[in-house]
Amino acid sequence: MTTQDEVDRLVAAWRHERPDLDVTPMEVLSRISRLARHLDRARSSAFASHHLEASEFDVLSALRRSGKPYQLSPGQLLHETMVTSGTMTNRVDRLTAKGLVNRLPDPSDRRGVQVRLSNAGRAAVDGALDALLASEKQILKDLSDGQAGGLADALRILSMPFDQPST
Amino acid sequence: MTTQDEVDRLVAAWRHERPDLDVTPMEVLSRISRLARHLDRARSSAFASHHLEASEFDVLSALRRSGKPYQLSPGQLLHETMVTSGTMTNRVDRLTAKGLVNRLPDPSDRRGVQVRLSNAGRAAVDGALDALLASEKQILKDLSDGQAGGLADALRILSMPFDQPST
DNA sequence: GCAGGGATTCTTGATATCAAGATTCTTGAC
DNA sequence: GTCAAGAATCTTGATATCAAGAATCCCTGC
Repeated sequence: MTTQDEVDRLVAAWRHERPDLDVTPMEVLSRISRLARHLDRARSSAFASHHLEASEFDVLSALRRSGKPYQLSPGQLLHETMVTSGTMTNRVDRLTAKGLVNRLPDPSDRRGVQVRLSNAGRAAVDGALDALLASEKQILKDLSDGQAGGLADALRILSMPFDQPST
Repeated sequence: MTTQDEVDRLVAAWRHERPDLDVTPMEVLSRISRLARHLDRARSSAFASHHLEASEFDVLSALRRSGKPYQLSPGQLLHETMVTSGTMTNRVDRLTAKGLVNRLPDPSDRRGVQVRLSNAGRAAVDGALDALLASEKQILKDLSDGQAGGLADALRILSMPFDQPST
């Protein structure tokens, strides 16, 4: 028989205590929240051997996947990583101290700054990405390709209203 | 046609920059992580009118669904909420100051403490739960019952190894 | 030209969290 | 009985994050 996870127990407890309520939304949303915490930890340990924090990887990977010259403004970075500007200033400071990024003046806008990946930063993020993907593949091992595809589709439907606030 | 979300853009960027890698795991796992951040914000705003932080609700709801006498040890609470003991001490302090919980000595173990929901705490958590479920139902509105069920099942498969570390 | 609104980044102060260690108590072996 | 080992909770110190505001600069309309 199929075993229970924590959310099954949690939902059963609510049904017992509050039988008047429909708690089925938790079957999906509480699992997403709990799973995200587990994934955070898995990411942290995947990066540990590369001497990177998960939050640092988020910045480096945004730069890496933007393509040459691996350079974005702090404003673009905080949109990608969903943090506030104070947090991004702090992160860029740390990454600069580690020599993984450089802060360059924006030639066309003197307020602006460009954050650019250094060669060391690129090497670090490429190595960490391999470790991350290996870890992620392992986490998804119990899902068939079809199941994973269906899962991605359903999650996309949930994400859309948040990512496209105009509609 | 179907529109893209942020993860579609992120995955497309990686495929362009690192065509040698299989980044399909991100289709699922990055969506879970990003969605969890959005859900956190939605929860916070659902609780705002009830003068509760999301972290406070987590503690109160664990007590509430445990049933009468609405009482758990800090150790049980930190297992439910996935935080460290220092964090839980802090949260219980705050909730005690608000009069929503009480700290009672454990009669059978003099090291131990029992955290009990007050009447005010019970009223607060019941009200906040209504608001939360209304918000969650809204977030899931674009999913059919069948889709939501399939989503919950797939997420359960992913959660199981984390929730049952013995296997 | 130039004033004012808007954009961009950084700073500041407060706070929630974590990791590690201290404290207090229970339990089991002898 | 007593002592060592372990359990449960709390404390401490460091840090990452956020919200709000400051500082600097662009740009449009006049």
